[in-house]
Amino acid sequence: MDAFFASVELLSYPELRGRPVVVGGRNTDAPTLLPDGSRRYASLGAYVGRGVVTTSTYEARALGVFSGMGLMRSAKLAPQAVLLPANFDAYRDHSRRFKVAVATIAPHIENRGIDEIFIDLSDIDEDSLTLAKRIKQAVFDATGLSCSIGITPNKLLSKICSDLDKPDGITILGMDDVQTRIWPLATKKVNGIGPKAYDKLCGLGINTIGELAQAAPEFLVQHFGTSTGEWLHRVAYGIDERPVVLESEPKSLSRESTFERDLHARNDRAELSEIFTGLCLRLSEDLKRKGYACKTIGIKLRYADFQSVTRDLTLPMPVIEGADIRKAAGDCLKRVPLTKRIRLLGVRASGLLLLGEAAPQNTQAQGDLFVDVFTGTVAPD
DNA sequence: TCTGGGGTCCTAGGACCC
DNA sequence: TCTGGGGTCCTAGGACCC
Repeated sequence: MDAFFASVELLSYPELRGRPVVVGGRNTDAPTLLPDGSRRYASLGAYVGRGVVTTSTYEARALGVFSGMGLMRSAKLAPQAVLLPANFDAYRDHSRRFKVAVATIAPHIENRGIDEIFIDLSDIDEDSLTLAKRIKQAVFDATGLSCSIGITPNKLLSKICSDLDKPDGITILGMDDVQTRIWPLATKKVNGIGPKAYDKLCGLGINTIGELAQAAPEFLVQHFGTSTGEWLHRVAYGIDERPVVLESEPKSLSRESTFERDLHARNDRAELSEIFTGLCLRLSEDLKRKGYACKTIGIKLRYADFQSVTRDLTLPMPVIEGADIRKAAGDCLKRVPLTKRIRLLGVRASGLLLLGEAAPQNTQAQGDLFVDVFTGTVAPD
């Protein structure tokens, strides 16, 4: 989807079309309706506090304002931009609607988050351009939103291509086109080559995917290890055998919060404790709503200097209640240095068990009974 | 005035088991 | 009584993605 969150907002505020608009902020004011029927919007230039850009319109991107950028910094670049608060219920609703619309045409869909999907079109015997146009029309009819599509032999290339003609684009490409269309691109266009790997590649004199293709596989293995080195070589040639995965279970659920100001374990103990308990309770609600218990509870701290630490604890029995999560998370917290000021606290549940399948929580009791009854030594098998 | 919140995957060492 | 070779699970950190 193109500039998804911002585009959903523009459905509600069409008069903002063509203007730089940014979604984000921790306590951004929603637009207010004035007596004359017009609206007053928060301005990015007036923003004070922590927070990052969640999504920006293409007009804001033209001013240098991109997702993940600090709002205070983006306010300097585009003070005239309109700032809107995030409205996740609306985004989830439009996400569901665009996915349903695509499924009516091509049901083999892999979810890639709220605004992105892979679609396996192998079984659809239709010209790719016609098919892409049909999917885009269905998405627009269902949501009023535009998307960009890449149709290629695999997920690696489709991900790259969906980005080449944004917004509202269609890019169709075959393996024969890799040399001319993909090789000129920077290596960071590859999904999986992030800032660190990109910098390292540049340091080795490899800037484009074509240059990556020319590098000897042994050279890449030498600098990135066997697994990553061989992967880099393959992706440079557009090779990707991963299937489209239709369904998957979550591996973890988490809640975290960055504070308005950095807090100290001693001086702000009460406030921290309240936030900590709140995170545990919300995590418990998430588990219950989605129908999971968890075996492992973890915490995350980010200090004022942005260094992060994590601790986790695997419990003898699965838990789901807020009080149990709070107890385990508290035990984790005891193992963390608390001298520096803290800017973020998080709680995570992993080792998830679908509640229907989870061994009833008396597993341990059954084990004890077993020992009581069979008091002799149990021989190893 | 830096840097959100929700995730996945990978690596690597150590405990522990057979 | 100087100690191999598998395997799994747990923990911590980090890269990366949307």
